[in-house]
Amino acid sequence: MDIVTTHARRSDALSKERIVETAIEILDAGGERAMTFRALTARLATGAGAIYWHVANKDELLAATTEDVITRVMTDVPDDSDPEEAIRAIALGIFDAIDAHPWVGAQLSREPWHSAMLHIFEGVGAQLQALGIPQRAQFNSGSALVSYILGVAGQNAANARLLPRDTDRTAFLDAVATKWAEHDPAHYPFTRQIAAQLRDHDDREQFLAGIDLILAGIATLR
Amino acid sequence: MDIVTTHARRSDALSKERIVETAIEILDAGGERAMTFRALTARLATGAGAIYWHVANKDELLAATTEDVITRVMTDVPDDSDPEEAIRAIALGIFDAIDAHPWVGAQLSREPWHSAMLHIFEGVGAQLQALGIPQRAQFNSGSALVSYILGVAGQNAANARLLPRDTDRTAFLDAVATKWAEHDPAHYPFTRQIAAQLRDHDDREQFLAGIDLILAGIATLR
DNA sequence: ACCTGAACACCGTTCAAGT
DNA sequence: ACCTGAACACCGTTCAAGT
Repeated sequence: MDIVTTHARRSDALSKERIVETAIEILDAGGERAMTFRALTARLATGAGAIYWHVANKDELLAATTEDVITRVMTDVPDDSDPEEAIRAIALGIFDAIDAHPWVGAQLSREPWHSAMLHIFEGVGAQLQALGIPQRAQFNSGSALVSYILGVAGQNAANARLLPRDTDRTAFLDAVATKWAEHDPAHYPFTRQIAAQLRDHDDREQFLAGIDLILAGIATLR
Repeated sequence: MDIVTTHARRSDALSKERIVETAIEILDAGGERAMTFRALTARLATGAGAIYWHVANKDELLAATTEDVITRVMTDVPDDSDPEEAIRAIALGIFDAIDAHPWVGAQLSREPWHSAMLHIFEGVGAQLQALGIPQRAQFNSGSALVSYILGVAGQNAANARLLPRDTDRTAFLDAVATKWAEHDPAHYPFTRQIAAQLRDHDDREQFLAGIDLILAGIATLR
């Protein structure tokens, strides 16, 4: 289509892109519960049918928003010559994206073999090849890394959902730690003991520690 | 309350237990979408208010169903004298439970630091202590194992949701593999190459391989 | 104390009708 | 081709009223 010869289009013309963009704004501002078709139509000043013209249904729309965020992460991840370092960078990129958009975490762990996950899988896999992991072990290794990342993603999303809008993090961890410590010591000795460490642990660091554990395990296969 | 002196109660008297039990039946039979309060009231021959008398809301009910399934898993897991073997047994127990009740996978990865997850965390943690992992490393190690388990759980649930009721597994994997192979080879070399292995891989084996990778990483810390 | 069920305030999705 | 918006068939949750 020739931009020069076409009439100037309404700057707010509807498109899947613009719908996805708006959906992301709503999700960021109000979370998953706020992202309804009514909120979308209000914000886009249109009818429900207009959105369905560009998007099959809500699931597809949510998948597209997730894909959008993850694509950006995978594009922005700095290229590192050290494959292990590159895997850490991918993982941290996703972690930070979910920190900024908690709903992505929930969406990632709801989606199956699709789009967004494949992006991650592909990024990790390339580094596994560079690491010299034997062919037969690459599938299991990549799958383990991705599953772990998705697991943490889901947890982070769940925590964000639980948190009353911008709670103080220290206060939150304190509350959780107190709850953990309340459990019957006879049945929960480990949890009780760990409760103390919960208060001043760093989610991001712990996430990376997990990645490193898996990488150490993978190194074993070489 | 004295059972002898009280009048015989209706055998179908309502209780949280019975509500949870019925909810599980509905979830098993029809999946998460089928588990509505209307389905529950119909099955229990009661009104919505009666259920709310025993349960705060749907989230609490779903958490209770998950807790119920996981508690059973953790109770049934055979005690093994080898801590690594015990961790494998816990992980496989959860895997099989989610295979039987796919909705548990979705629920687990939606819930935060709560109940069901703590059960798993505690079970794994005890074995980490038995393994002789230093105190400071136990938290990260346990958290990595649990995150990985939850990640796989979520994926399995997502796959089950995708699957048209009792699809042939081979046909399903074939379809996924074909889709993977369709991706642009320039952008998805790894995925394309792995597509072949997808067809005859075993989810359960792959899950266990991931656990072993993490265990191998943890062994490094000793 | 426990249960009933109509009513409320929402949803996602469809579809005849418009331009 | 693309958009409008009323209508449909659902939801979870509440609450006055019953026993």
